[in-house]
Amino acid sequence: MSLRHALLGFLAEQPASGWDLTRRFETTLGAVWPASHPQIYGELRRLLADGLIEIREQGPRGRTAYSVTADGEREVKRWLTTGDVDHTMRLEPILRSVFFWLMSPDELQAHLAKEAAHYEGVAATYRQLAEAKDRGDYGHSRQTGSLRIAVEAAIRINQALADWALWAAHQASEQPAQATATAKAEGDGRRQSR
Amino acid sequence: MSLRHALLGFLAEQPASGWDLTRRFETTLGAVWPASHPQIYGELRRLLADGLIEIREQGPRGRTAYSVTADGEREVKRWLTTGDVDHTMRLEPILRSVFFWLMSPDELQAHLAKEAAHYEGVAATYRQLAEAKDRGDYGHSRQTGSLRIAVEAAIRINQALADWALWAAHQASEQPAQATATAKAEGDGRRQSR
DNA sequence: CGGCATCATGTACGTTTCGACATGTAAGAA
DNA sequence: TTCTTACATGTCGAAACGTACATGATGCCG
Repeated sequence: MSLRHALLGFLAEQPASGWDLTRRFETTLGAVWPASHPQIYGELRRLLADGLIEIREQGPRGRTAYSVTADGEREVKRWLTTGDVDHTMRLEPILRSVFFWLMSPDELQAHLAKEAAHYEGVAATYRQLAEAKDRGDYGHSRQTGSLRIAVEAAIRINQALADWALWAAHQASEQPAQATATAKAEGDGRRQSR
Repeated sequence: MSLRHALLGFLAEQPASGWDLTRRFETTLGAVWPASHPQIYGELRRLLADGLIEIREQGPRGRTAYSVTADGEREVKRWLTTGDVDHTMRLEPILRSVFFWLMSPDELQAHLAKEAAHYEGVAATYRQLAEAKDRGDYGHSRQTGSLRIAVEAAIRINQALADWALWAAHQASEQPAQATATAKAEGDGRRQSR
């Protein structure tokens, strides 16, 4: 039920239409919780039926902006404070790494280089956003402060994965993928995290 | 279709039953790609029908162990090398952080402390596993090497999130947030001296 | 030998999520 | 005026996923 509460949270900040919310998920939020527009419109209908949001304003092309009701705001807060946190992670790139032994050394190195570049790029993008926020480009409201914290998480996770990909490439190059499991010299698995 | 390929990858390593695979996901793999047993058994049936795996051995209580066929192995490798990497992330704890401004300072600090402890604990668990692997407790096969890389990712991500939670707690304590969303139209308390 | 934990596989149902398809409006450019 | 782009909302169906329910076999401990 995370999407439901995410929508309530956004609407608690300011009124918005399904379109607005879709954009919001596409841009900043897609990084941590993707949502497509059919899902959003569907959930808005349900929230409206449950009385957690209400129609605030009708615009030009059938645009319908919603805002949270008192019940709605109570519900988000309940979720934030009482609700169980879902720590589930589903990261395909890491799942793949379990099967790296099925790839040739060349393929693996190429793959890891691409992965590192990808994560580095994403991290850089969020880093820029963070800098803009820190300069005050988006004001200093509490909402902006929270968003800044979320952006920091995105930076750190993507940077961690970029570093990991580089570490893995190094690791794989040191341990030449030879089929037979003859004991290799022990100097290889140096640890190094924070 | 990640589960499908994950199963193929495991079976490429050694024959296993639905039960074995379920355990494997529960223990090491659940951290990066959860899978419940109904899903696994269903997928195994489909893989068998598609000729990507075959029955290798029938055991005691209806136990059925499978192994990959030549087609199956070709398919995993195709996936690993040609298939697009899915970088989707869906992290509820970070989604929540966008709405931290709806929580009272006390609630937020309590929440972040719990989060930090959680991630620190998970990271510690995987760190132990990594150390055991580095000591050679699981041999030095290529499969183990790949698993070691996956474990490293788990360590780094969880550590990154633990550090992030602590950073966020510090950040939030410096920028004291007022409990309820009462005041709205104002220039907001400016950024603090640090 | 009786009870219990573990092994082992499945069905049924409901929810979440995505991709494809469908439709129409308004604004601005050419 | 026409064309294009952005705005705006929806339906439909399939796939993926999780929870609860259901069943039975085997090994071991006391």
